[in-house]
Amino acid sequence: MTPSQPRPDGGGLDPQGGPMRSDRPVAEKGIPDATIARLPVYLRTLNVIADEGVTTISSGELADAAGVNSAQLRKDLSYLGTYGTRGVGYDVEYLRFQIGREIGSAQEWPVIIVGLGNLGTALANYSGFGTRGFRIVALLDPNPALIGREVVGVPIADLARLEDVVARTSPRIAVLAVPAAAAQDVTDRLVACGVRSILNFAPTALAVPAEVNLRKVDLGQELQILAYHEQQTGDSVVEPSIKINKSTIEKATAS
Amino acid sequence: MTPSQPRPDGGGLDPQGGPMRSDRPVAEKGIPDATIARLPVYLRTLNVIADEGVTTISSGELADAAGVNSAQLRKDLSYLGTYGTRGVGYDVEYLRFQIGREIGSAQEWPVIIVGLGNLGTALANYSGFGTRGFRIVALLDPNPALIGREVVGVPIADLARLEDVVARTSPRIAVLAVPAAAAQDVTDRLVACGVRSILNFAPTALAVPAEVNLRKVDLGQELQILAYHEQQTGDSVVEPSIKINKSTIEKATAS
DNA sequence: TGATGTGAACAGATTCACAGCC
DNA sequence: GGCTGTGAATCTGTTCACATCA
Repeated sequence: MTPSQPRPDGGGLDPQGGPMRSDRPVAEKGIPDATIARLPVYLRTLNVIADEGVTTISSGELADAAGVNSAQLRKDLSYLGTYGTRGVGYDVEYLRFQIGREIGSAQEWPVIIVGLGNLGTALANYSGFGTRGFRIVALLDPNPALIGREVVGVPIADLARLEDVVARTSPRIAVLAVPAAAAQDVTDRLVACGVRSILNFAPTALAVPAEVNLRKVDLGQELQILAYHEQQTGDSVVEPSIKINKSTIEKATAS
Repeated sequence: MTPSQPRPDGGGLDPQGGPMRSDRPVAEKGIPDATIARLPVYLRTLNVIADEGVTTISSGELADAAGVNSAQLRKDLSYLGTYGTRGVGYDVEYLRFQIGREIGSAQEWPVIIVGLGNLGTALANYSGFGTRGFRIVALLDPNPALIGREVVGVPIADLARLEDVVARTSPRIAVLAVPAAAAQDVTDRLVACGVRSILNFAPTALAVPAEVNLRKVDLGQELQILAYHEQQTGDSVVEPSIKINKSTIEKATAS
Protein backbone atom coordinates (compact mmCIF):
# COMPACT_ATOMS: atom_id res chain seq x y z
CA MET A 1 0.00 0.00 0.00
CA THR A 2 0.79 3.48 0.35
CA PRO A 3 4.26 3.80 1.35
CA SER A 4 3.47 6.81 3.32
CA GLN A 5 3.69 7.94 6.88
CA PRO A 6 1.16 6.18 9.03
CA ARG A 7 -1.28 8.45 10.78
CA PRO A 8 0.42 9.41 14.00
CA ASP A 9 -2.23 7.91 16.19
CA GLY A 10 0.00 7.40 19.13
CA GLY A 11 2.90 9.27 17.58
CA GLY A 12 5.96 7.66 19.09
CA LEU A 13 4.30 7.00 22.37
CA ASP A 14 1.71 4.45 23.44
CA PRO A 15 4.13 3.40 26.17
CA GLN A 16 2.76 0.00 26.91
CA GLY A 17 0.30 -0.80 24.20
CA GLY A 18 -2.54 -1.60 26.56
CA PRO A 19 -5.15 -4.19 25.70
CA MET A 20 -7.51 -1.68 24.04
CA ARG A 21 -6.46 1.06 21.66
CA SER A 22 -9.76 2.65 22.65
CA ASP A 23 -10.57 6.12 21.39
CA ARG A 24 -11.03 6.35 17.64
CA PRO A 25 -12.49 9.83 17.45
CA VAL A 26 -15.49 9.38 15.19
CA ALA A 27 -17.55 7.30 12.79
CA GLU A 28 -15.49 8.57 9.85
CA LYS A 29 -17.44 7.33 6.81
CA GLY A 30 -15.05 4.56 5.96
CA ILE A 31 -13.64 5.17 2.51
CA PRO A 32 -10.18 3.60 2.45
CA ASP A 33 -7.24 5.89 1.75
CA ALA A 34 -6.27 3.67 -1.15
CA THR A 35 -9.60 4.43 -2.76
CA ILE A 36 -9.35 8.15 -2.05
CA ALA A 37 -5.98 8.14 -3.77
CA ARG A 38 -7.50 6.63 -6.90
CA LEU A 39 -10.61 8.79 -7.18
CA PRO A 40 -8.73 11.71 -8.74
CA VAL A 41 -7.35 9.29 -11.32
CA TYR A 42 -10.86 8.24 -12.25
CA LEU A 43 -11.96 11.83 -12.38
CA ARG A 44 -9.14 12.79 -14.72
CA THR A 45 -9.92 9.82 -16.92
CA LEU A 46 -13.60 10.73 -17.01
CA ASN A 47 -12.72 14.26 -18.04
CA VAL A 48 -10.77 12.99 -21.03
CA ILE A 49 -13.56 10.62 -21.93
CA ALA A 50 -16.21 13.29 -21.63
CA ASP A 51 -14.20 15.51 -23.97
CA GLU A 52 -14.37 12.75 -26.54
CA GLY A 53 -18.13 12.96 -26.39
CA VAL A 54 -18.71 9.65 -24.63
CA THR A 55 -21.73 9.81 -22.33
CA THR A 56 -21.89 6.29 -20.88
CA ILE A 57 -19.07 3.95 -19.93
CA SER A 58 -18.74 0.49 -18.41
CA SER A 59 -16.51 -0.34 -15.49
CA GLY A 60 -14.28 -2.41 -17.77
CA GLU A 61 -13.61 0.41 -20.21
CA LEU A 62 -13.10 3.03 -17.54
CA ALA A 63 -10.83 0.71 -15.58
CA ASP A 64 -8.67 0.08 -18.65
CA ALA A 65 -8.38 3.77 -19.35
CA ALA A 66 -7.48 4.50 -15.76
CA GLY A 67 -5.02 1.62 -15.54
CA VAL A 68 -6.73 -0.40 -12.82
CA ASN A 69 -8.63 -3.66 -12.46
CA SER A 70 -12.35 -3.41 -13.19
CA ALA A 71 -13.37 -5.11 -9.94
CA GLN A 72 -11.30 -2.56 -8.13
CA LEU A 73 -12.99 0.30 -9.91
CA ARG A 74 -16.44 -1.05 -9.08
CA LYS A 75 -15.54 -1.60 -5.46
CA ASP A 76 -14.07 1.89 -5.21
CA LEU A 77 -17.18 3.47 -6.67
CA SER A 78 -19.40 1.37 -4.45
CA TYR A 79 -17.95 3.14 -1.43
CA LEU A 80 -19.42 6.38 -2.72
CA GLY A 81 -22.90 5.10 -3.41
CA THR A 82 -24.86 3.35 -6.12
CA TYR A 83 -24.17 5.45 -9.16
CA GLY A 84 -24.16 2.89 -11.98
CA THR A 85 -26.91 1.17 -13.89
CA ARG A 86 -26.79 -2.62 -14.09
CA GLY A 87 -26.53 -3.91 -17.60
CA VAL A 88 -25.54 -0.48 -18.85
CA GLY A 89 -22.67 1.19 -17.05
CA TYR A 90 -22.07 4.64 -15.62
CA ASP A 91 -23.27 8.01 -16.85
CA VAL A 92 -20.04 9.91 -17.44
CA GLU A 93 -21.31 13.34 -16.48
CA TYR A 94 -23.10 12.17 -13.38
CA LEU A 95 -20.19 10.10 -12.14
CA ARG A 96 -17.87 13.02 -12.70
CA PHE A 97 -20.04 15.19 -10.53
CA GLN A 98 -20.28 12.61 -7.76
CA ILE A 99 -16.58 11.87 -7.56
CA GLY A 100 -15.80 15.58 -7.61
CA ARG A 101 -18.17 16.15 -4.76
CA GLU A 102 -16.77 13.29 -2.73
CA ILE A 103 -13.13 14.28 -2.89
CA GLY A 104 -13.98 17.85 -2.17
CA SER A 105 -12.75 19.32 -5.41
CA ALA A 106 -16.10 21.08 -5.48
CA GLN A 107 -14.88 23.34 -2.73
CA GLU A 108 -11.56 25.12 -2.88
CA TRP A 109 -8.86 24.14 -0.47
CA PRO A 110 -6.61 27.01 0.52
CA VAL A 111 -3.01 25.82 0.68
CA ILE A 112 0.16 27.43 1.93
CA ILE A 113 3.56 26.36 0.65
CA VAL A 114 6.56 26.84 2.91
CA GLY A 115 9.94 26.77 1.22
CA LEU A 116 10.40 27.94 -2.37
CA GLY A 117 13.52 26.19 -3.45
CA ASN A 118 13.36 24.12 -6.60
CA LEU A 119 10.82 21.73 -5.24
CA GLY A 120 8.56 24.29 -3.59
CA THR A 121 8.55 26.36 -6.75
CA ALA A 122 7.76 23.35 -8.89
CA LEU A 123 4.90 22.47 -6.57
CA ALA A 124 3.58 26.02 -6.69
CA ASN A 125 3.60 25.87 -10.47
CA TYR A 126 2.20 22.35 -10.64
CA SER A 127 -1.06 22.60 -12.51
CA GLY A 128 -2.33 19.36 -11.04
CA PHE A 129 -3.09 21.17 -7.82
CA GLY A 130 -5.23 23.89 -9.31
CA THR A 131 -7.32 21.48 -11.33
CA ARG A 132 -8.06 19.42 -8.27
CA GLY A 133 -9.47 22.15 -6.14
CA PHE A 134 -6.35 23.39 -4.36
CA ARG A 135 -5.67 27.09 -4.37
CA ILE A 136 -2.38 28.53 -3.21
CA VAL A 137 -3.11 31.37 -0.83
CA ALA A 138 0.37 32.03 0.50
CA LEU A 139 4.05 31.30 -0.04
CA LEU A 140 6.78 31.58 2.59
CA ASP A 141 10.55 31.52 2.44
CA PRO A 142 13.29 32.99 4.63
CA ASN A 143 15.54 33.89 1.70
CA PRO A 144 15.63 37.70 1.18
CA ALA A 145 16.39 37.18 -2.49
CA LEU A 146 13.04 35.48 -2.91
CA ILE A 147 10.83 37.55 -0.64
CA GLY A 148 8.56 39.78 -2.68
CA ARG A 149 8.83 37.77 -5.87
CA GLU A 150 5.66 36.35 -7.26
CA VAL A 151 5.01 32.74 -8.20
CA VAL A 152 1.72 31.92 -9.89
CA GLY A 153 0.54 35.37 -8.93
CA VAL A 154 1.19 34.97 -5.22
CA PRO A 155 3.98 37.01 -3.60
CA ILE A 156 6.52 35.21 -1.45
CA ALA A 157 6.39 36.43 2.14
CA ASP A 158 9.07 36.28 4.82
CA LEU A 159 9.03 33.05 6.79
CA ALA A 160 9.42 35.15 9.93
CA ARG A 161 5.91 36.43 9.34
CA LEU A 162 4.39 32.95 9.23
CA GLU A 163 1.96 33.63 12.07
CA ASP A 164 0.65 36.82 10.41
CA VAL A 165 0.29 35.19 7.05
CA VAL A 166 -1.53 32.16 8.37
CA ALA A 167 -3.89 34.35 10.37
CA ARG A 168 -4.65 36.42 7.29
CA THR A 169 -5.00 33.67 4.68
CA SER A 170 -6.39 30.81 6.79
CA PRO A 171 -4.89 27.90 4.88
CA ARG A 172 -6.44 24.52 5.54
CA ILE A 173 -3.38 22.60 4.41
CA ALA A 174 0.33 23.38 4.60
CA VAL A 175 2.91 21.95 2.23
CA LEU A 176 6.45 21.76 3.59
CA ALA A 177 9.26 21.98 1.08
CA VAL A 178 11.97 23.19 3.40
CA PRO A 179 15.32 21.59 4.28
CA ALA A 180 15.14 18.74 6.78
CA ALA A 181 16.81 20.82 9.47
CA ALA A 182 14.08 23.48 9.38
CA ALA A 183 11.10 21.20 9.06
CA GLN A 184 10.31 20.51 12.71
CA ASP A 185 10.50 24.16 13.69
CA VAL A 186 8.20 25.26 10.87
CA THR A 187 5.84 22.44 11.72
CA ASP A 188 5.61 23.49 15.35
CA ARG A 189 4.81 27.04 14.34
CA LEU A 190 2.17 25.93 11.86
CA VAL A 191 0.54 23.71 14.43
CA ALA A 192 0.60 26.53 16.98
CA CYS A 193 -1.32 28.70 14.48
CA GLY A 194 -3.97 26.05 14.14
CA VAL A 195 -3.00 24.33 10.88
CA ARG A 196 -4.19 20.77 11.17
CA SER A 197 -3.15 19.17 7.88
CA ILE A 198 0.47 19.08 6.79
CA LEU A 199 2.11 17.48 3.79
CA ASN A 200 5.82 17.01 4.37
CA PHE A 201 8.27 16.81 1.47
CA ALA A 202 11.30 17.22 3.72
CA PRO A 203 13.27 14.03 4.23
CA THR A 204 12.80 13.79 7.95
CA ALA A 205 10.36 12.41 10.49
CA LEU A 206 8.19 15.01 12.19
CA ALA A 207 6.46 14.96 15.56
CA VAL A 208 2.98 16.44 15.73
CA PRO A 209 0.09 16.26 18.21
CA ALA A 210 -2.43 13.50 17.54
CA GLU A 211 -5.08 15.85 16.18
CA VAL A 212 -2.85 16.98 13.34
CA ASN A 213 -3.00 15.11 10.10
CA LEU A 214 0.49 14.61 8.76
CA ARG A 215 1.50 12.87 5.57
CA LYS A 216 4.86 12.50 3.97
CA VAL A 217 6.06 12.32 0.39
CA ASP A 218 9.47 10.97 -0.43
CA LEU A 219 10.37 11.75 -4.01
CA GLY A 220 13.19 9.25 -4.04
CA GLN A 221 11.12 6.38 -2.76
CA GLU A 222 9.65 5.07 -5.98
CA LEU A 223 12.96 5.53 -7.76
CA GLN A 224 14.55 3.46 -5.02
CA ILE A 225 12.06 0.66 -5.52
CA LEU A 226 12.74 0.65 -9.24
CA ALA A 227 16.47 0.51 -8.62
CA TYR A 228 16.01 -2.40 -6.28
CA HIS A 229 14.07 -4.40 -8.85
CA GLU A 230 16.56 -3.42 -11.51
CA GLN A 231 19.30 -4.74 -9.27
CA GLN A 232 17.44 -7.99 -8.71
CA THR A 233 16.53 -8.76 -12.29
CA GLY A 234 19.50 -7.00 -13.82
CA ASP A 235 22.52 -8.38 -15.56
CA SER A 236 24.70 -8.66 -12.48
CA VAL A 237 25.22 -12.09 -10.97
CA VAL A 238 22.21 -12.73 -8.81
CA GLU A 239 23.14 -14.44 -5.59
CA PRO A 240 20.82 -17.40 -5.07
CA SER A 241 18.49 -16.46 -2.28
CA ILE A 242 20.59 -17.20 0.76
CA LYS A 243 20.15 -14.88 3.63
CA ILE A 244 23.52 -13.52 4.50
CA ASN A 245 24.12 -13.17 8.18
CA LYS A 246 26.67 -11.35 10.21
CA SER A 247 29.14 -14.16 10.65
CA THR A 248 29.02 -15.04 6.95
CA ILE A 249 30.10 -11.52 6.14
CA GLU A 250 32.70 -11.36 8.83
CA LYS A 251 34.18 -14.53 7.47
CA ALA A 252 34.09 -13.11 3.97
CA THR A 253 35.67 -9.77 4.84
CA ALA A 254 38.14 -11.10 7.42
CA SER A 255 41.58 -12.58 6.73
CA MET B 1 0.65 1.36 -0.17
CA THR B 2 1.84 2.20 -1.71
CA PRO B 3 -0.79 3.80 -3.78
CA SER B 4 1.25 3.18 -6.80
CA GLN B 5 0.89 1.45 -10.09
CA PRO B 6 0.80 -2.30 -9.68
CA ARG B 7 3.53 -4.19 -11.45
CA PRO B 8 2.14 -5.06 -14.86
CA ASP B 9 2.47 -8.78 -14.31
CA GLY B 10 -0.28 -9.83 -16.56
CA GLY B 11 -1.15 -6.31 -17.57
CA GLY B 12 -4.83 -6.46 -18.21
CA LEU B 13 -4.82 -10.03 -19.38
CA ASP B 14 -4.71 -13.36 -17.57
CA PRO B 15 -7.85 -14.28 -19.47
CA GLN B 16 -9.25 -16.93 -17.25
CA GLY B 17 -7.25 -16.81 -14.04
CA GLY B 18 -6.52 -20.52 -14.04
CA PRO B 19 -5.95 -22.43 -10.81
CA MET B 20 -2.21 -21.66 -10.82
CA ARG B 21 -0.71 -18.28 -11.60
CA SER B 22 2.30 -20.37 -12.67
CA ASP B 23 5.38 -18.62 -13.98
CA ARG B 24 6.89 -16.17 -11.56
CA PRO B 25 10.17 -15.61 -13.33
CA VAL B 26 12.63 -16.22 -10.52
CA ALA B 27 13.29 -16.74 -6.83
CA GLU B 28 13.47 -12.97 -6.37
CA LYS B 29 14.77 -12.69 -2.83
CA GLY B 30 11.48 -11.62 -1.37
CA ILE B 31 11.92 -8.26 0.26
CA PRO B 32 8.54 -6.49 0.18
CA ASP B 33 8.34 -3.19 -1.68
CA ALA B 34 7.04 -1.56 1.47
CA THR B 35 10.28 -2.50 3.20
CA ILE B 36 12.42 -1.35 0.29
CA ALA B 37 10.67 2.00 0.46
CA ARG B 38 11.63 2.39 4.11
CA LEU B 39 15.25 1.30 3.94
CA PRO B 40 16.43 4.67 2.62
CA VAL B 41 14.66 6.32 5.54
CA TYR B 42 16.58 4.15 7.97
CA LEU B 43 19.80 4.86 6.15
CA ARG B 44 19.25 8.61 6.32
CA THR B 45 18.43 8.34 10.01
CA LEU B 46 21.54 6.27 10.67
CA ASN B 47 23.65 8.85 8.90
CA VAL B 48 22.38 11.57 11.20
CA ILE B 49 22.91 9.37 14.21
CA ALA B 50 26.42 8.41 13.17
CA ASP B 51 27.29 12.11 12.79
CA GLU B 52 26.30 12.57 16.40
CA GLY B 53 28.92 10.03 17.37
CA VAL B 54 26.53 7.26 18.38
CA THR B 55 27.95 3.82 17.60
CA THR B 56 25.22 1.46 18.83
CA ILE B 57 21.47 1.85 18.74
CA SER B 58 18.44 -0.20 19.75
CA SER B 59 15.50 -0.85 17.47
CA GLY B 60 13.32 1.31 19.67
CA GLU B 61 15.52 4.37 19.43
CA LEU B 62 16.14 4.00 15.73
CA ALA B 63 12.46 3.42 15.06
CA ASP B 64 11.51 6.57 16.97
CA ALA B 65 14.05 8.61 15.05
CA ALA B 66 12.84 7.21 11.74
CA GLY B 67 9.20 7.63 12.64
CA VAL B 68 8.13 3.98 12.52
CA ASN B 69 7.09 1.26 14.90
CA SER B 70 9.96 -0.69 16.44
CA ALA B 71 8.52 -4.07 15.51
CA GLN B 72 8.30 -2.87 11.96
CA LEU B 73 11.90 -1.79 11.97
CA ARG B 74 13.05 -5.13 13.32
CA LYS B 75 10.99 -7.06 10.81
CA ASP B 76 12.28 -4.91 7.96
CA LEU B 77 15.88 -5.48 9.01
CA SER B 78 15.28 -9.18 9.44
CA TYR B 79 14.60 -9.44 5.71
CA LEU B 80 18.17 -8.37 5.08
CA GLY B 81 19.84 -10.75 7.48
CA THR B 82 20.77 -11.03 11.12
CA TYR B 83 22.64 -7.85 11.76
CA GLY B 84 21.74 -7.00 15.35
CA THR B 85 22.95 -8.30 18.69
CA ARG B 86 20.35 -9.50 21.17
CA GLY B 87 20.35 -7.59 24.40
CA VAL B 88 22.44 -4.85 22.81
CA GLY B 89 21.13 -3.41 19.56
CA TYR B 90 22.64 -2.62 16.18
CA ASP B 91 26.09 -1.37 15.32
CA VAL B 92 25.40 1.90 13.51
CA GLU B 93 28.30 1.72 11.09
CA TYR B 94 27.78 -1.88 10.20
CA LEU B 95 24.05 -1.50 9.66
CA ARG B 96 24.63 1.54 7.52
CA PHE B 97 26.90 -0.48 5.29
CA GLN B 98 24.48 -3.37 5.01
CA ILE B 99 21.44 -1.29 4.15
CA GLY B 100 23.44 0.68 1.61
CA ARG B 101 24.58 -2.50 -0.04
CA GLU B 102 21.08 -3.92 -0.13
CA ILE B 103 19.38 -0.99 -1.78
CA GLY B 104 22.17 -0.63 -4.27
CA SER B 105 23.27 2.82 -3.28
CA ALA B 106 26.73 1.34 -3.33
CA GLN B 107 26.59 1.31 -7.09
CA GLU B 108 25.60 4.32 -9.15
CA TRP B 109 22.39 4.22 -11.10
CA PRO B 110 22.50 6.22 -14.30
CA VAL B 111 19.21 8.08 -14.75
CA ILE B 112 17.78 10.04 -17.65
CA ILE B 113 15.13 12.71 -17.09
CA VAL B 114 12.74 13.49 -19.92
CA GLY B 115 10.93 16.79 -19.70
CA LEU B 116 12.49 19.84 -18.03
CA GLY B 117 9.53 21.92 -17.08
CA ASN B 118 9.20 22.98 -13.49
CA LEU B 119 8.91 19.49 -12.17
CA GLY B 120 11.65 17.94 -14.28
CA THR B 121 14.00 20.75 -13.33
CA ALA B 122 13.16 20.38 -9.67
CA LEU B 123 13.81 16.66 -9.89
CA ALA B 124 17.13 17.24 -11.65
CA ASN B 125 18.15 19.58 -8.86
CA TYR B 126 16.81 17.38 -6.10
CA SER B 127 19.75 16.47 -3.92
CA GLY B 128 17.98 13.43 -2.54
CA PHE B 129 18.76 11.57 -5.74
CA GLY B 130 22.47 12.14 -5.73
CA THR B 131 22.87 11.07 -2.14
CA ARG B 132 21.05 7.84 -2.79
CA GLY B 133 23.18 6.62 -5.61
CA PHE B 134 21.37 8.06 -8.59
CA ARG B 135 23.39 9.98 -11.15
CA ILE B 136 21.79 12.01 -13.89
CA VAL B 137 23.46 11.15 -17.15
CA ALA B 138 21.14 12.89 -19.59
CA LEU B 139 18.32 15.42 -19.85
CA LEU B 140 15.87 15.70 -22.74
CA ASP B 141 13.31 18.29 -23.75
CA PRO B 142 11.79 19.34 -27.07
CA ASN B 143 11.75 23.06 -26.23
CA PRO B 144 14.40 24.91 -28.31
CA ALA B 145 14.64 27.53 -25.59
CA LEU B 146 15.91 24.89 -23.18
CA ILE B 147 18.12 22.79 -25.43
CA GLY B 148 21.76 23.42 -24.70
CA ARG B 149 21.19 24.83 -21.25
CA GLU B 150 22.80 23.02 -18.37
CA VAL B 151 21.11 21.77 -15.23
CA VAL B 152 23.30 20.32 -12.49
CA GLY B 153 26.13 20.27 -15.01
CA VAL B 154 24.29 18.19 -17.60
CA PRO B 155 23.27 19.84 -20.88
CA ILE B 156 19.69 19.49 -22.07
CA ALA B 157 19.51 17.62 -25.36
CA ASP B 158 16.78 17.66 -27.99
CA LEU B 159 14.07 15.14 -27.35
CA ALA B 160 14.23 14.24 -31.04
CA ARG B 161 17.64 12.75 -30.35
CA LEU B 162 16.38 10.43 -27.62
CA GLU B 163 17.64 7.28 -29.32
CA ASP B 164 21.15 8.70 -29.75
CA VAL B 165 21.32 9.95 -26.22
CA VAL B 166 20.13 6.70 -24.70
CA ALA B 167 22.60 4.73 -26.79
CA ARG B 168 25.44 6.98 -25.67
CA THR B 169 24.61 7.30 -21.98
CA SER B 170 23.01 3.91 -21.24
CA PRO B 171 20.61 4.98 -18.48
CA ARG B 172 19.20 2.19 -16.36
CA ILE B 173 16.18 4.21 -15.29
CA ALA B 174 14.13 6.89 -17.04
CA VAL B 175 12.14 9.56 -15.23
CA LEU B 176 9.21 10.99 -17.17
CA ALA B 177 8.21 14.55 -16.35
CA VAL B 178 6.47 15.38 -19.62
CA PRO B 179 2.87 16.42 -20.24
CA ALA B 180 0.33 13.61 -20.18
CA ALA B 181 -0.22 13.86 -23.92
CA ALA B 182 3.42 13.13 -24.70
CA ALA B 183 4.01 10.42 -22.13
CA GLN B 184 2.99 7.32 -24.06
CA ASP B 185 5.01 8.27 -27.12
CA VAL B 186 8.14 8.94 -25.10
CA THR B 187 7.61 5.70 -23.22
CA ASP B 188 7.36 3.67 -26.40
CA ARG B 189 10.59 5.17 -27.67
CA LEU B 190 12.39 4.53 -24.39
CA VAL B 191 11.23 0.94 -24.33
CA ALA B 192 12.30 0.48 -27.93
CA CYS B 193 15.81 1.63 -26.96
CA GLY B 194 15.94 -0.99 -24.22
CA VAL B 195 15.10 1.06 -21.12
CA ARG B 196 13.43 -1.31 -18.71
CA SER B 197 12.67 0.83 -15.68
CA ILE B 198 10.48 3.92 -15.93
CA LEU B 199 9.21 6.29 -13.29
CA ASN B 200 6.19 8.22 -14.53
CA PHE B 201 5.28 11.62 -13.09
CA ALA B 202 2.83 12.37 -15.88
CA PRO B 203 -0.81 12.13 -14.81
CA THR B 204 -1.79 9.37 -17.20
CA ALA B 205 -1.83 5.59 -17.38
CA LEU B 206 0.87 4.08 -19.57
CA ALA B 207 0.99 0.78 -21.42
CA VAL B 208 4.28 -1.09 -21.41
CA PRO B 209 5.38 -4.66 -22.18
CA ALA B 210 5.42 -6.99 -19.20
CA GLU B 211 9.21 -7.01 -18.89
CA VAL B 212 9.32 -3.27 -18.28
CA ASN B 213 9.17 -2.05 -14.74
CA LEU B 214 6.87 0.94 -14.53
CA ARG B 215 5.99 2.95 -11.47
CA LYS B 216 3.95 6.07 -11.12
CA VAL B 217 4.10 9.06 -8.82
CA ASP B 218 1.14 11.36 -8.43
CA LEU B 219 2.15 14.52 -6.63
CA GLY B 220 -1.41 15.47 -5.89
CA GLN B 221 -2.35 12.16 -4.36
CA GLU B 222 -1.23 12.69 -0.78
CA LEU B 223 -2.62 16.21 -0.81
CA GLN B 224 -5.92 14.76 -1.93
CA ILE B 225 -5.97 12.30 0.94
CA LEU B 226 -5.28 15.10 3.39
CA ALA B 227 -8.09 17.16 1.91
CA TYR B 228 -10.44 14.26 2.23
CA HIS B 229 -9.68 13.77 5.91
CA GLU B 230 -9.88 17.51 6.43
CA GLN B 231 -13.31 17.43 4.85
CA GLN B 232 -14.40 14.57 7.08
CA THR B 233 -13.18 15.89 10.38
CA GLY B 234 -13.55 19.54 9.47
CA ASP B 235 -15.98 22.13 10.69
CA SER B 236 -18.62 21.48 8.06
CA VAL B 237 -21.68 19.53 9.11
CA VAL B 238 -20.68 15.91 8.93
CA GLU B 239 -23.45 13.80 7.48
CA PRO B 240 -23.93 10.76 9.69
CA SER B 241 -22.61 7.83 7.72
CA ILE B 242 -25.48 7.16 5.41
CA LYS B 243 -24.55 6.03 1.96
CA ILE B 244 -26.16 8.35 -0.52
CA ASN B 245 -27.55 6.61 -3.53
CA LYS B 246 -28.70 7.79 -6.88
CA SER B 247 -32.37 8.15 -6.09
CA THR B 248 -31.66 10.01 -2.85
CA ILE B 249 -29.76 12.61 -4.83
CA GLU B 250 -32.28 12.80 -7.58
CA LYS B 251 -34.92 13.44 -5.02
CA ALA B 252 -32.76 16.06 -3.34
CA THR B 253 -31.84 17.93 -6.51
CA ALA B 254 -35.22 17.60 -8.18
CA SER B 255 -38.17 19.99 -7.77
C1' DT C 1 -28.63 -10.45 -21.64
C1' DG C 2 -25.07 -7.79 -19.72
C1' DA C 3 -22.99 -5.05 -16.39
C1' DT C 4 -23.27 -3.53 -11.55
C1' DG C 5 -22.60 -4.17 -6.60
C1' DT C 6 -20.81 -6.97 -3.08
C1' DG C 7 -19.80 -11.04 0.10
C1' DA C 8 -16.08 -14.08 0.40
C1' DA C 9 -11.46 -15.54 -0.59
C1' DC C 10 -7.02 -14.08 -0.99
C1' DA C 11 -2.75 -11.36 -0.60
C1' DG C 12 0.11 -8.07 1.46
C1' DA C 13 1.62 -5.33 5.29
C1' DT C 14 1.61 -4.19 10.15
C1' DT C 15 1.57 -5.15 14.91
C1' DC C 16 1.66 -8.18 18.84
C1' DA C 17 3.92 -10.99 21.94
C1' DC C 18 7.28 -13.97 23.26
C1' DA C 19 11.12 -17.44 22.67
C1' DG C 20 15.89 -17.19 22.28
C1' DC C 21 20.23 -15.32 22.92
C1' DC C 22 23.80 -12.00 24.53
C1' DG D 1 17.76 -8.08 32.24
C1' DG D 2 17.26 -6.43 27.87
C1' DC D 3 16.82 -6.48 23.09
C1' DT D 4 16.60 -9.03 18.80
C1' DG D 5 14.26 -12.02 15.55
C1' DT D 6 10.08 -14.04 14.23
C1' DG D 7 5.62 -16.90 14.27
C1' DA D 8 0.93 -15.72 14.90
C1' DA D 9 -2.77 -12.49 14.87
C1' DT D 10 -4.64 -8.63 12.89
C1' DC D 11 -5.59 -5.15 9.76
C1' DT D 12 -5.89 -3.20 5.07
C1' DG D 13 -6.38 -3.70 0.41
C1' DT D 14 -7.26 -6.48 -3.89
C1' DT D 15 -9.42 -9.87 -6.66
C1' DC D 16 -12.81 -13.37 -7.54
C1' DA D 17 -17.22 -14.85 -8.65
C1' DC D 18 -21.90 -14.50 -8.66
C1' DA D 19 -26.57 -12.85 -7.16
C1' DT D 20 -29.11 -9.09 -8.67
C1' DC D 21 -31.40 -6.08 -11.37
C1' DA D 22 -32.26 -2.61 -15.48
